[in-house]
Amino acid sequence: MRFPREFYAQPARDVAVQLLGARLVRRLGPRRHAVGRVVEVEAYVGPHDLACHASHGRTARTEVMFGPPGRAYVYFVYGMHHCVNVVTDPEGYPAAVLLRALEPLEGLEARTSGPGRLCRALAIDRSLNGADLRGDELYLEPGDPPRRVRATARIGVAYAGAWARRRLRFFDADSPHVSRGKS
DNA sequence: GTCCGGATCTTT
DNA sequence: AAGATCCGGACA
Repeated sequence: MRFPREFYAQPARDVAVQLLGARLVRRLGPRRHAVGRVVEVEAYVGPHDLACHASHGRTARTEVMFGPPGRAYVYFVYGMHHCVNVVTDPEGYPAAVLLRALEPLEGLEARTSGPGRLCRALAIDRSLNGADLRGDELYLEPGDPPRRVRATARIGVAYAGAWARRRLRFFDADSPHVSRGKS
């Protein structure tokens, strides 16, 4: 049972917290799929959030974030890694939730802690940018929510001034699969 | 067009 | 502590 469109239309922070425990399903072939439980996320809450890519305005890269909620925003960083986000908030308002770590559930051999590794393990690249997260290739459905949620500052956004200190990273406090991020 | 640095990960 | 390695955004 996939999350409905309205779920994603909520503010990024709320979607982030509620996504903890959700099942991320990736279809890799006719008979192959991989499933992981979301254990770590970060919210990028809007154009005024200096850590959010959309704070630089509407560009080819950030276009998807301005579109309807519930789609994948996939980008490429450091010349080697992909990161997946879930687009949130009403259409026209750019915000998203970065998926940072999964607990492997089905069909996953490689490690899935850290946004780059997560994408590699699930074969997520920019061909999935803009994909509907209620489609067949990649989707999210409700799962087991964590017993305890912890919030910290987001990883790798030191340049974002006061926004760097906001506690918009959320993770399952009891999961061993959370990335050990340096702030 | 050129330059800079990044929502990372692996190796030293 | 640094290297890999590409691309978006800023400025000219």
